[in-house]
Amino acid sequence: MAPNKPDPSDPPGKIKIAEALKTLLREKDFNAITTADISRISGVNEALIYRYYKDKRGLLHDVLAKYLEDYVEKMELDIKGIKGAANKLRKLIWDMIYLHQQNLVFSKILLLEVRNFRGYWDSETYQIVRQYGQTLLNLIKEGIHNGEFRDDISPSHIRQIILGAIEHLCLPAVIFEYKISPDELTDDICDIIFEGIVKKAKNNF
Amino acid sequence: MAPNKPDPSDPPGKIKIAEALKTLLREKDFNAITTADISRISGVNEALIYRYYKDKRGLLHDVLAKYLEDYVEKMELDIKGIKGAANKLRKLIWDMIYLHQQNLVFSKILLLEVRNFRGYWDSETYQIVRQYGQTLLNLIKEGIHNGEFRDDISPSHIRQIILGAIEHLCLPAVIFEYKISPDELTDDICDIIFEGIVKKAKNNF
DNA sequence: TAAACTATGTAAGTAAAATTTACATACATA
DNA sequence: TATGTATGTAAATTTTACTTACATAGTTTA
Repeated sequence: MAPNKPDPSDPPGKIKIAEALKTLLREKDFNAITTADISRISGVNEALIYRYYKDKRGLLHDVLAKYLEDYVEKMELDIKGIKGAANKLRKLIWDMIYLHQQNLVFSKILLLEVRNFRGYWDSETYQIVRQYGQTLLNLIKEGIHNGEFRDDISPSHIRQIILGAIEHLCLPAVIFEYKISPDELTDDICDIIFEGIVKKAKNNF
Repeated sequence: MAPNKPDPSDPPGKIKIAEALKTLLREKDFNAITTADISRISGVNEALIYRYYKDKRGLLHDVLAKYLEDYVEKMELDIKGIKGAANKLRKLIWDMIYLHQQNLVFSKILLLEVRNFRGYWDSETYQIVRQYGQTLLNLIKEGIHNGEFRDDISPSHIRQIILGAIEHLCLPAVIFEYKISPDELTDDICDIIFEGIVKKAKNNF
């Protein structure tokens, strides 16, 4: 999961550009990164960026999309064989925290760099995020229908609270550059959320 | 709380500039707003922005700071007379959601526009956010010490989860421009979080 | 009262950066 | 062989944040 391999069918220049942006994002804000920087680090001409990507933002969106595609493809399989909506949800929470922990650049782009741009919310990249959100939502609904979760709270609110919890626990780590423990954070989120969501019966996980 | 009055001791040009930015933020991303736009809407010369504010970002930070100062000043008083950490926490959650709901511009700046800029995290404006966070944290610790909340989850993780929940419930409303109900959202957050935090004993709020 | 200072404001310039245009080369294919 | 297409570059263009140098009115001070 970690290194986020480039697509080998892409032309070398295109790959070099995307890799250069990722390298630069480790040190700088997207806004502080110039196309000249990207050109310098990638070793290709500035104009090539615009041949392969719509613009600087389009490049950013494409880089994020690749991370997301890789994960969304994997997630369905990841919860196969796990019994119960709560246990599956826990696994997906762990997965996402792990993804943030392993890929600081992914984390920075998703949490800090795309949301301030209006076009993002109409982009294909955001559609992948929605697809991820939809899977979470279905899982929560499944848990409600089979009686694992209480049915008096809006499923989409539950989802938003879970997503917000994940992000706000990962955010300080991105900003202030310290390592987080996916195990520990998952436990804390699930302790809090589940004992609120899960019906009565103590200790069923 | 809603209209966020400008400081009358500020010179007229300074006020006009800040108000112009707020007006423009209702329609555009911060990055898409030019100093020429601000000059045109405010009716003052472009160079005046730089007399009163360090730069375009400094102006943004100042506008956010004013919203935050107003609220942080008010919050201590707001929970006076409320009994119990859980009830106080609920009030502060409601307050923040209400602030988001009443001030779309505040919401946009805090959730979307400042975090992508590294300097924000060293700014005085962020110090006000930290002060707010500290008050929440103290309240959670108070609840743990007096036995209202369980003591096996890190207080700062509890705080992050609450803050994340608030933000992720308000975020879609900011992006897709629909109204939220502070009452309803507060209920959902507290239902979930408290039944996880609060020790056993059903229905103590 | 005059001089000097300070706060408020403006017009015109500068420099950096994103994006475009026009051109070049290599390779595949008809 | 000729034509098109993928990959790449150098040099212009335009937008925009920010600076500099100047102007005026009011206030303090000598």
